[in-house]
Amino acid sequence: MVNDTELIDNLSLSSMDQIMFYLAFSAIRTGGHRHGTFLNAAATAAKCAVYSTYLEQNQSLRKTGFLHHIEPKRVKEIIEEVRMALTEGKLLKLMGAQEPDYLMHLPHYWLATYPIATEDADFAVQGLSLQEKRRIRSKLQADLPKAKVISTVQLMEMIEYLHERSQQDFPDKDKLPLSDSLAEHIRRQLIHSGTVIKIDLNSLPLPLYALARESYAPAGKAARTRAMIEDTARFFKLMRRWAEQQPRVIRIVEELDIPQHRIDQALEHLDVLLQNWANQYHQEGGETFILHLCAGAKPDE
Amino acid sequence: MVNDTELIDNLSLSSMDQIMFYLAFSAIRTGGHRHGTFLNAAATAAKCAVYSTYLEQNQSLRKTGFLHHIEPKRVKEIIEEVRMALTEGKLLKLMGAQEPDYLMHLPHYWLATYPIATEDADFAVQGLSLQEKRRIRSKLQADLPKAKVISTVQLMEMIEYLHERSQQDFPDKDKLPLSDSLAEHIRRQLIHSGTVIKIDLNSLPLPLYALARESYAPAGKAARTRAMIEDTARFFKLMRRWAEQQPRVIRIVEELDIPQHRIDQALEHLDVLLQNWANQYHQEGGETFILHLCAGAKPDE
DNA sequence: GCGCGGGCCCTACCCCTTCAG
DNA sequence: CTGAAGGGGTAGGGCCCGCGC
Repeated sequence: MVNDTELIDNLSLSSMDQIMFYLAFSAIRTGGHRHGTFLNAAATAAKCAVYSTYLEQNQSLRKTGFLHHIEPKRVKEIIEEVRMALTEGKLLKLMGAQEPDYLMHLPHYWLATYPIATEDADFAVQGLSLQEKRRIRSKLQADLPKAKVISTVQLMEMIEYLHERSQQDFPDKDKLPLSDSLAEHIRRQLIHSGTVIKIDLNSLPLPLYALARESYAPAGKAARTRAMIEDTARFFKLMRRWAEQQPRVIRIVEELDIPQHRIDQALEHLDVLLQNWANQYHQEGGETFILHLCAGAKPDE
Repeated sequence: MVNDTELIDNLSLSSMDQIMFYLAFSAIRTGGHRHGTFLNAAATAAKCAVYSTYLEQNQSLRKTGFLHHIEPKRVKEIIEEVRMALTEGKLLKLMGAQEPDYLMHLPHYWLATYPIATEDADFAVQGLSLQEKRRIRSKLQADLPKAKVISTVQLMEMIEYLHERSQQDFPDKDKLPLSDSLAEHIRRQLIHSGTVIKIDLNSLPLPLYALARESYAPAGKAARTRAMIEDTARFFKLMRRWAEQQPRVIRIVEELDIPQHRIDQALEHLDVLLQNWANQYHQEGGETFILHLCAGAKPDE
């Protein structure tokens, strides 16, 4: 088992399950969402599907329950929860973005709270000897963001603040409290993602921390991951309209064998073709169309 | 709130949540999967993401637990479950297809068990008067599949059989027993989907049933829904490779305004362009490429 | 039909201690 | 010290079945 795709392929999943898997891997592994957050988001989506059926069934709790195999009692709670979200702006448990807020916002908050003003004021920690400072600086790359090295306590305070902030819109009963285990999870995820560097010094009881990047994910990777999710969401949405036979939605699938030496040429040509097509028909003020295309070697299924 | 899309739009979801919603609506509302089945499938996908991290973290339960905010104890159970699926072929709880087996297979099973041999032998139920038969026939369309009208008991027996069959590959402890409420759910879903017609007669204590279609979903709709899910899964998979910067994967997004009177022309032209492109580079024996495209009026977001 | 009562069990959460390397 | 393995707990929710209206 070398990578994610192999695991997914080995299980010979249906297309529906595949989409679910790609989504889970993107959210949990790439994005750093908590396991529980993903499950909650799935439950919320299902709740809204139930709500939609409820409206369709003349607001009959029982009929809705039968259709989806849920107890009317439970349907009632679900309907109430979704209704509150739609009419009173109460929040549903969703993922909200590629990454959780508390991970995403840390670099900016760190830079704002502990900026390096002058060259040699690069530590927010008191009582370090000159030798210790030198050893730490030698461990760190030169091109790190201009944020001070901080203590474990300072890092934990920031995590605490950012977590509270991400929970502030929820009523008290729905707030996820920042337990020790949750704080520890956030700290580890920050280190694992490469956002934060942990510095161990034998002479100190607790490690120190340095900020490694100005954003949670590496800049290029984050952009591509975001594009992947956004494109897929819009593609899915367009395909739903196509499946409903709505007019003026076009779906094209082409499968072809391309000789090795012509592959690059073919793909470049494709790009040019579509640009020309867009230029040819584009005219300010017309109806705005969006086109999504992805092509590559066919995954063996 | 007129349709599903409006509900989804009203909640101003992130792209990730949108994908989850489209998936939930397709599985639960369109496909007829049980609410619990969808939640299980989501949990299974998350478990596999956890398993993948576990391998990456040198099989450390603890580190995996920290990264995803799960107890090591629970990680251990998850790892064991996925490992059993990969090495011993034990089944994971997945959706498995667009529709649940017990819904999908009913028309074929009905036709095989209660076929109409001769014109007037169209009832599998004893003791109906000629007048009753005439009234029932007048309620039914002429072009129904050649399957007999059956009793409630006979329908329930078929549901029981098909459900057992769909569960046979699970060990006894994992089998979902056919409870009264589950059987009732299946019966309702069959009627709601238009697969089965319920016939009420005042003179009879229990309703009778007729088969309405030769497949669970209307033929055309089923094909388009399947294509939607399959295309989206492959699009997602290709985009994942694009996001990882794998070579020879191309992603194109075009946004343009098309004047009303040129829209049909533009879309037809697009189709021709891509066919010509495929013909131009196709050569038997080359590397097999797949291209997915969808275009339509831009959804206002 | 409908609403309300009971129940079981899994699992996401929290925390603790003990023992081995 | 860290990691594995065991213990404790609460709350929510997916399931089942009743009864009375």
